Amino acid sequence: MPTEDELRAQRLAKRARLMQLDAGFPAYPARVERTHTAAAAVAAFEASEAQGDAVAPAVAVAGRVTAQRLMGRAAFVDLRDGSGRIQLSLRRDNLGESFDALDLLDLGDFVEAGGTLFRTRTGELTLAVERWRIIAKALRPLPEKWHGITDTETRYRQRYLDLIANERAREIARKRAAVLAAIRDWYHAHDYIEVETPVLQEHAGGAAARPFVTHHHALDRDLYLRISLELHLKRLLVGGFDRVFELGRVFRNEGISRRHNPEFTLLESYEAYADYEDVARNVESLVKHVALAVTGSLQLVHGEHALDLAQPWARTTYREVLREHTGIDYTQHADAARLRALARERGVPVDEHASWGTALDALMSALVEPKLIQPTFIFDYPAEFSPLAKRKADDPALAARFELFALGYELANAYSEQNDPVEQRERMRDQAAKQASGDDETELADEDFLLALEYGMPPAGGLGIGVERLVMLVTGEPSIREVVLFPAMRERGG
RNA sequence: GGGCCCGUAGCUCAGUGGUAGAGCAGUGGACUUUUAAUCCAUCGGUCCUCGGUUCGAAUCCGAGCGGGCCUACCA
Repeated sequence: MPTEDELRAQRLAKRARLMQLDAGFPAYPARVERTHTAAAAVAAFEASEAQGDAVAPAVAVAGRVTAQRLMGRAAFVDLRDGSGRIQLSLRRDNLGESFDALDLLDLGDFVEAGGTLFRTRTGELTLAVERWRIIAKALRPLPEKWHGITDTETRYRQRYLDLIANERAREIARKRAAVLAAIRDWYHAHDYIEVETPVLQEHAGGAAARPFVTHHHALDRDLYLRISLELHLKRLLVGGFDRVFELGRVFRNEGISRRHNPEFTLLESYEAYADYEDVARNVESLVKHVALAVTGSLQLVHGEHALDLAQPWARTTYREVLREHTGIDYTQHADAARLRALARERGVPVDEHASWGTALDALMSALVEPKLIQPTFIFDYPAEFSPLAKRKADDPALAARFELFALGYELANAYSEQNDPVEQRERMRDQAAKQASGDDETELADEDFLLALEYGMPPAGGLGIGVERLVMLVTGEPSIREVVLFPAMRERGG
């Protein structure tokens, strides 16, 4: 009866009755006698039909019951497995007593059924069941068959229900898997090797973000969850690998939003003897490859925006794009207070202690980035906030760095890697000094990394891409929580 | 952190001051080609929580919890 507890009690009673049947109905058998998936069964029938076989092939399928239509001494049951749906036809005159076990069947149960296929009057390919059994009893009712499940919170907290009820959820999960596969294809085709580096680290470096802290009991010391992959991958360049990439989960102890999950998958790659211009060509090739592999097209629809990846991607510079959208030439304003004032004049709130770089970043984030819908490279960032990048030879105030934007957000970040151990140490010290003065998101000196650099690292171009954002790009989903199967949620309270 | 919106049956939703409802699912019955099966009957509620206003609160007010969107933060 209809409270949740009563529904569950009914099903528990059916489970118990199932256990007591001696006609071969264990409620949870370990072994299933399946010969075909739903899709394979259909294919087998159609092949046999095409050959003009007189007798349809015998098949055994297994899956979850998603609908049942009971008509006295006959019944139709819809079964769904990973390959699709197939209809079962059960009749009392064929099945005898085992037909009566339908009394113990509920929507959501898993069933195994063997028999031969035929076409119904309406033409639907259907399995005429000769034997069947319940192979996993469900104790709770499935979401409603017609409207499915729409409550956002339930969809995220109980993603399995979302996947059962909503084809779109299944499609996004498959596309995410396809993105990862396409990324690996591209890198393997370009002679990169895939590596794995530590998640638990003594220093969380390679990015400016607040890390999660954890504790190692045997060593009795705190460790950090990584915030990027960078510093370990560069050690591998020192070690002699010319092309490496990693698809790794990183963790940033920051806010949760439509575009930020505390843990996310980062793609980073490093190529020795390349610079950031080479990386720009590669990232364009990579993203096009992924889009084509996953969607079959370079034209992506995103709400009211149509993205055209086939057109040559726009290229600009940090100085130019900022001037274009704000009228500010930052090279004319070396003073942090002056920049903060200019930002406020344009309605961009900045903290009164914001550094020069932070104020510039606020301007970019508020007035420039949201306008960059089509894929756009921004080259040559101020060296000030690019401590791991090489400076440009012809202008040491600039870093040999670009970021790639699309749909108003950062998709990729790349630079010619700093490989001068002396300069790198100085840059890290500068950052440490900033942290001492209150900025808690800076690059700390990592002596173990600097030691590696002193053994010599080849010139290299490095790249980082937020995989979720790439998945959002190719699926058209505006929220990161739709492309992460189990997004971070608050503890359920109330 | 700020603003707006949402929370009613297992699911999808109505109900906006006067006896808590519908469809699906469930239960009982009819039905041997249905496919959102159909028909008859029926069970089912902490109306998110706590407090307040009122003769009377799902409804109005306040606080809290959870969620969504926007915003802020975020290499």
